[in-house]
Amino acid sequence: MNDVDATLAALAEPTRRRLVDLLRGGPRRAGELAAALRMTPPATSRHLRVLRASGLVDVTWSDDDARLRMYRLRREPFVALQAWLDQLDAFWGEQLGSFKKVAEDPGGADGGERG
Amino acid sequence: MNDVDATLAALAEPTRRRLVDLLRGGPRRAGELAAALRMTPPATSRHLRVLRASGLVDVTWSDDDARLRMYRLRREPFVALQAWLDQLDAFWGEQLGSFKKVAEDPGGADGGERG
DNA sequence: CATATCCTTCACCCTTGGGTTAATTGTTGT
DNA sequence: ACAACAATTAACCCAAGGGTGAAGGATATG
Repeated sequence: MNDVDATLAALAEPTRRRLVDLLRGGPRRAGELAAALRMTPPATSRHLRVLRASGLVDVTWSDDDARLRMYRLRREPFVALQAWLDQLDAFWGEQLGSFKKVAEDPGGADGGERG
Repeated sequence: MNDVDATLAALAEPTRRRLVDLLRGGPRRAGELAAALRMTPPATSRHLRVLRASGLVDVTWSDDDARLRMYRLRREPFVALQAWLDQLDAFWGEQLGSFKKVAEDPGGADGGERG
């Protein structure tokens, strides 16, 4: 359907989510990422390929050394994911009441009825 | 592996995401969900099991007929996922400028360029 | 009690996908 | 040109996971 599916599929892998968290520190080289993950370059490259295919990261070549590839986060898919979550928030707004940000009021969760 | 990992893993499957979208219409019976998905009951049940294990849905028994199981969305994991996305927003806020909640200001939604 | 209904669990098959090592491409430096 | 380096791609192995049909548990109905 939309790219939210691809985003979620890409983020499903713990390793890829770790890559995203690493890239929160700024653009990083592929080798740096592999070292940080304690993972072999091929395995890392495969994950980065998935992240790139789903639009989560972007890659450029270093001006200094064209062998090095700099990966960095793209913002668009995360915004799309937020939009999807906002729709769910709207659903709960209808179901439960008038408040919208429930994170600030954790007491309103539903309880088990028959367990 | 925190709950965000479990949430993303559960939502990675397109079928399960479709289930979540179906449940946005309100609580539904397992049989209804299977019919809506055009999927066999066992397959649907497995997906619902995953969604339940990751805390995305909750299940209760119908008062009228205890054979029927009513599934409905839980809010907590989605809030946690939003929190994780908010952290990423903070990252872009540092990278790009002073704004923090970009989702609320769609005018500047796409700041990235393909390169 | 016997039967039908609703849903889940089980046993099985098969595809998907991650991880490794080895080979390949492209780039830098001597 | 040659060697060293960075990263990707290829070939292979293996575990994880979804789909199906059959069986099981629980509840309603007669």
